[in-house]
Amino acid sequence: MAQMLKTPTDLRPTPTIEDYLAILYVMERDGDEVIAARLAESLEVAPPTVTATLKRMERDGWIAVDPKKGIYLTKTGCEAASSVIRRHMLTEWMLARMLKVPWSHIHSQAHQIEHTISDEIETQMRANLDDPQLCPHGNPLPGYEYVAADWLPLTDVQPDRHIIIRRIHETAEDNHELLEFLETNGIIPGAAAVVTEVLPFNQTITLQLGPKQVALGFQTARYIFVEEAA
Amino acid sequence: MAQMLKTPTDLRPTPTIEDYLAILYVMERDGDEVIAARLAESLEVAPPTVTATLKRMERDGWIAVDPKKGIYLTKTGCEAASSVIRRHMLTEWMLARMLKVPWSHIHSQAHQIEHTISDEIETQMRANLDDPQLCPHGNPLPGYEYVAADWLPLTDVQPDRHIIIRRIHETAEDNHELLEFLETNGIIPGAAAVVTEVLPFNQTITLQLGPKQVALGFQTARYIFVEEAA
DNA sequence: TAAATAAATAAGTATATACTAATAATAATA
DNA sequence: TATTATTATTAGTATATACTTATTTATTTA
Repeated sequence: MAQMLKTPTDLRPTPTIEDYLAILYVMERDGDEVIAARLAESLEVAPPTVTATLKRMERDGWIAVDPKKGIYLTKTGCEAASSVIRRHMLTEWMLARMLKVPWSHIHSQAHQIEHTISDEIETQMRANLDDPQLCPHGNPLPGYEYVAADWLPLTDVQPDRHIIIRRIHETAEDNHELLEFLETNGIIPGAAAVVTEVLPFNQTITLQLGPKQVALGFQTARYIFVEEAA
Repeated sequence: MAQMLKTPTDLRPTPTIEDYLAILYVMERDGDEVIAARLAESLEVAPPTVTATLKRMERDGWIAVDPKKGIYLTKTGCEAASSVIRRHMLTEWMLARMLKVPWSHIHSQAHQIEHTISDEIETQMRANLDDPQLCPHGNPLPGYEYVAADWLPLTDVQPDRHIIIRRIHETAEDNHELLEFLETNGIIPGAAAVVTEVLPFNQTITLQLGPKQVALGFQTARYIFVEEAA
């Protein structure tokens, strides 16, 4: 019965539109301005494609355009975005826990599957995966943003601090090589580390993880959120 | 490395073509003649859509047309069909076992998901689901047809015989109401029953399953395959 | 402010997938 | 055989999604 109140699978936006919605949701959540050229890069399509697709999205009520605020999600658009992001993250957990797919692979795999997960399957995933509040990369499910609110980007941490890796931001998840590098070096949520060196002139931050010493570029560090250990 | 020899996900046919391929595979396997009007019914599209799609499939080398044999799968087409059917069946097991989705729902859910399962996920499914030879409805995975070869359609069983339900044919799987009826009455692979009554003039076969008595129409019984108990 | 850079859009094209309405080709049956 | 029913196809249309090339509109920055 509760099922009936949810978005029926057949009223869902197309996979393409769901992809746009998810990116817009994250941009809005992070307070980033929506620039079509950025969308084109993220989605790996040509800029005119983005123009055309955004026009359809406006026509269909997923987004609205304000002279001041620019592009923003409507209520319907926000709900649809939350839905697909939730399905994505639950699928990631399913792949990781039930099918033992390596951490660095689950994001790209889930990106395909997410669009075909019905409300019924979503419900079953949630029930069988302990109703998670964070995805395997530490990003919050929609509605649980507060869980991640206090974590700091690694670029804000001082040398010698003891930290726990908490989150690899969505933006970094599309970089498969980077994910493999992070996984190989144990830089995944839950890992403990010490910031051993910060070299602004070199744009690097070095971490000590157990016996390993790993240098991260600032650009990478910006997308890694941590908690300072007590 | 073995992965490299498999069909890369990005060379796969579209979901639409995969649907056609799967139906054609089953028709060929069962020795049924391929009639476009039947395809249109199965796929719930208009006949001209089928004409156009089959033309594309021929152009792309999935099928070939012989004046005598009619439409048949090429080697490539047969492999692509096997692949999607395998992914479908593995997905069904995943939904049933890992996500505890009811038996009567798994087929339609898997039908969406199957197209987004990569070779890597397929491999993981197989490993984590004990490399099944049959789907949850008892239909054989491509290459395991021999496992189901000796089972009889229920229409061929004499009264008073003790049987074990082994298989609900693919053709019946698209009938959601029927699946729910069968599940409710325990008519699923592995169930034991006795044929209590066969009424050809009434087109019914009656089964005794434990305390329950269930009458099945001939049309249904044709798609239920059983093994006679010793 | 002018020049340079970046971003957005217009115009035209292509493909897969669907539809309807109308017709043609087969096959089945009275 | 003639009629009916089934099946297949042609023709024309629509939509979502992509592309390229060229142009326009902002922004920056020198």
